[in-house]
Amino acid sequence: MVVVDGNSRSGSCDSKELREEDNLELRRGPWTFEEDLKLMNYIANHGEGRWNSLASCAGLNRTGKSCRLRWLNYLRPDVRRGNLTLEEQLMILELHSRWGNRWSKIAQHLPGRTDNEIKNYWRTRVQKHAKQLKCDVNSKQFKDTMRYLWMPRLIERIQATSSLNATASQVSSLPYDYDGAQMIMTSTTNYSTPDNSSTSYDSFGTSTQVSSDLGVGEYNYNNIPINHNLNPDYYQVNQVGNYQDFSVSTPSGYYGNQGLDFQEQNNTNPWLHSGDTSDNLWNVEDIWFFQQQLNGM
DNA sequence: AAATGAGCCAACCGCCTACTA
DNA sequence: TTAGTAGGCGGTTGGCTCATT
Repeated sequence: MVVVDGNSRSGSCDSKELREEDNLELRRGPWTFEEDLKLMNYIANHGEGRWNSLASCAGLNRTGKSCRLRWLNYLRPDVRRGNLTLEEQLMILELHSRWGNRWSKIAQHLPGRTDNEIKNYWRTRVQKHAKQLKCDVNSKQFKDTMRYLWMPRLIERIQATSSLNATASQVSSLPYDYDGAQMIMTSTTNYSTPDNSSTSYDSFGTSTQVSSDLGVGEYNYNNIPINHNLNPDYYQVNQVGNYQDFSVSTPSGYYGNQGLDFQEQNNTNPWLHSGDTSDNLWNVEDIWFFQQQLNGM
């Protein structure tokens, strides 16, 4: 496959350069740090749009589509990463019940979240539970269970979490209250430590050791000079304000997985203390409810 | 310690729509 | 008006990580 830039409206980019680029094999697969840099720098100087010509002019041997996707889903400054908060999970359930798999439309209502991320969440978390129940995620009983059981429960938990504001001082001593930028630690972006491993923290303050090479073996952020224009940390810090503007005033970022995604809870989770093990989405009450739904068919 | 399987997510694919000449 | 192209969107897949055996 060869780059064919049929866009004759490419404007500012030198046409000879375009033709030379056309003869190169297109790169595919994971993006390298150098590619990210090129894309970010180009967009910083010229803005978004006209992705095919942008790819050529920026010296990226990628399709315009690939550049667009990388920018929108990863490099864009306002992209939020990390666990979805309770509010976000609730909103996804609500909006999906209304619009179905209209991921981009749903994403518009979740600032900083991408359609890809929401789609992945739905497929990995929500559909998993439908599968466990051996029912279709689009079936009436599953939807009813979501609507009349899970969503009210999520709302309860959001309200309960709000009350935890009172215990902010307690929370602030946890490891993810980092550098004055708390939401930063809801990110799963990995930053290397000198021993070439890295530590990330999930929404509950539990740490996980991960490889520093981002899994692609081509570059890692350990090599990045301290430059806030390039470091994803910078973006996360700047997102704090936006996020809080959007969300209800809860520290939910700290307990982001209590709704449908209970798998990484530890005993900082008040729901464990209240007798809700939550380790599995399905407790006796849920199964009973689900049975009622089935019987009502 | 090695093998295996499951979960997760970044990236690609293909279709559709909007736009431009 | 129409053909060609770019961009947007949803579905799918490949590969990495981690947990389990």
